[in-house]
Amino acid sequence: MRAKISDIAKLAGVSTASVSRVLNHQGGYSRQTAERIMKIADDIGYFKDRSAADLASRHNNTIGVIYTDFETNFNDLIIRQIMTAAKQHQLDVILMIAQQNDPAGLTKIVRGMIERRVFAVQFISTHPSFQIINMLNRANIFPQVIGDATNHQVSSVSSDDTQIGYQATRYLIQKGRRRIGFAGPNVHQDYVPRLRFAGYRQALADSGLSFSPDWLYEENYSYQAGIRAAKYYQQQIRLVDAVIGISDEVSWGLLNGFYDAQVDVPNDVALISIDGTELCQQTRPKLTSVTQDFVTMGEKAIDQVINQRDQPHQITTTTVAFRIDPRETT
Amino acid sequence: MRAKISDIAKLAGVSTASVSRVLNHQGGYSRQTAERIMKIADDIGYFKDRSAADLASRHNNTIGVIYTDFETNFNDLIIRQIMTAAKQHQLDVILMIAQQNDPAGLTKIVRGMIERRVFAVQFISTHPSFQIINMLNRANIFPQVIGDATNHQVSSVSSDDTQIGYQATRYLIQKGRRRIGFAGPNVHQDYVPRLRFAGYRQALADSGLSFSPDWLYEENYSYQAGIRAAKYYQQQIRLVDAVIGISDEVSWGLLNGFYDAQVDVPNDVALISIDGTELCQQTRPKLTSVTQDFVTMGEKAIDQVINQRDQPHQITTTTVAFRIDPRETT
DNA sequence: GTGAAAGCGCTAACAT
DNA sequence: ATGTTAGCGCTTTCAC
Repeated sequence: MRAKISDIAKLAGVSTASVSRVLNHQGGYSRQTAERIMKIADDIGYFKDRSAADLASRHNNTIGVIYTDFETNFNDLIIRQIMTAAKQHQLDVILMIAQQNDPAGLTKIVRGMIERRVFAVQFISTHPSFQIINMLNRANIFPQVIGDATNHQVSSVSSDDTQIGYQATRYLIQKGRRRIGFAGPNVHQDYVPRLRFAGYRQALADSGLSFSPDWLYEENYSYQAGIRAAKYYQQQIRLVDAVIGISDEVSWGLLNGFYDAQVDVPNDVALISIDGTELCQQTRPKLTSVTQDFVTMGEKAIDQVINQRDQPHQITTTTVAFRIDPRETT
Repeated sequence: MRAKISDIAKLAGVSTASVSRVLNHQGGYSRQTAERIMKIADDIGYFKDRSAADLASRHNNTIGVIYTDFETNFNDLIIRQIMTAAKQHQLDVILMIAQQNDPAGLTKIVRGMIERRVFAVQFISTHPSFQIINMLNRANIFPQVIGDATNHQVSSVSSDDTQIGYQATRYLIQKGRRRIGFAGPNVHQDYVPRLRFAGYRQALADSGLSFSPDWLYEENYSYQAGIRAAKYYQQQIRLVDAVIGISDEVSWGLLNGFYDAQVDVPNDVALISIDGTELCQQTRPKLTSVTQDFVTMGEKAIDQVINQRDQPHQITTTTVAFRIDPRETT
């Protein structure tokens, strides 16, 4: 059997209450008993049973973080920051990975988090359904979406995606490009692509450029989608003189796809990527990007979680600034 | 207050025991009560409290997985497989991320896992100290290292790293290369690099080639290390005619570093990478690699964990086969 | 098929 | 500064 506080109490000749107090550094005991208890705990290899502790104290300062093992790779940046910030605030984090396109799986993961009585769950590049958000709300757990806006009622931390689309396009136009492609997921189905696409259309319109439907390549966020997009753009000579890749992965695919087809980037076609992770500096030529500030997102996300703690939950939308980093593909 | 089984019991006019039975699908109740209870549970938004359940049943089928947010990127592959296999075996997984070079942090994470009473903890590309392994053993929790051999007494699942070094070198020699560089971390300090380097030396010796110390570039597993390694190899004209990169990231850095210095890969210098993740097909030219089978590693890791469950723990070493994938850099 | 009751290991009043 | 005691929400014998 594993050691428990009653074992320590017996050995130290004190009550379990005292043991609990010193083990939790709650004060109200003498230095001597404290030391004695600590030593015994150490000697017998005692470890608190968190189930028991959580149950008895009926609170729990852990948050749940769920991310999707996605084609994009900025998750790490956000998660790392969340872990760091959480540590500073003495929060425990439990992490889960959801599979893409597996709503049942996501529901199960969320159930697990509810059963573990976390007080908030953060979704990173994951699309929780309305039902899931509802489930969390009913369970009085704060739901939050990070790095990915949605159209339903949840707190979120993300960039202004319409502006991202707008500024990326504007940048290309200023560079003298006129036939600007847009490669990514379906722009009617998914929310973020829709926003970015709307910004793109607006920028085109504001510059008096008319949009041509064959500039749009719709698939998903992946490298392979980029490869195929490049192939697509090549079928028609001079179809586009620039392309916006919806993620670094797509842009990388575009870059390699064009390279394989011996299209000169940026002379024949300019490229701008959305995300701006390290990857952009690791391609040749290096990718110009709209760079999102994922570190700040992680930080703000924890701030939001802390602020609503022990309060009636409110829906808050935090927007984080982005910038454009010119590199070698424009 | 949150709903609990006693609430359901009251509403259904049964005892909490019955509620517990149906909620856990344990059988021994009529179809009717079952349905009634399920419905009520659903209606009032009941969620089990796992702390209470675990405490009462005094067992727990969750395993802990700890990975380090490393320069290398094969973690995802292993973790994904672990999650999949765990799901099949009805195991719960809790994931934690350790920071590099933060032993205190790792200890804390492991403590957390012990407190949560997981029955096994898996370390992926993480170096648990002897103390940590000991702590787990004393707590009767099965420790396991994946994708990374160590010299101390722990169960592990990994490739045969000496053979990896040997075969990579041999392959290059067969391609007619004679002055073969080796770029990675310190080959005396870290265990895996040491093994691979030993294999490399052996292959050289077996072919009657004598090793030159300036063929060795020691830093770490990162892309930047690769960049600097390429710079280093360039300082002396024709120092090497091939390089082994200890990870895909290092190799990518080497490739780009050589590209930036206008060294022709593979004509001037051939390159072989160790790991063989998707990255190798995403560079131009594509990287030849020693490809490790991370999926199988994840699978075997779970097998190991299952096999020792509820048994006296034994130290098992599982070796997973690798292969060489010739691509464009050799 | 169902219920009563005894804990699981801990925390937190409330005493002293 | 320390002890007593009553739970926390569930599972699990053991009755019936």
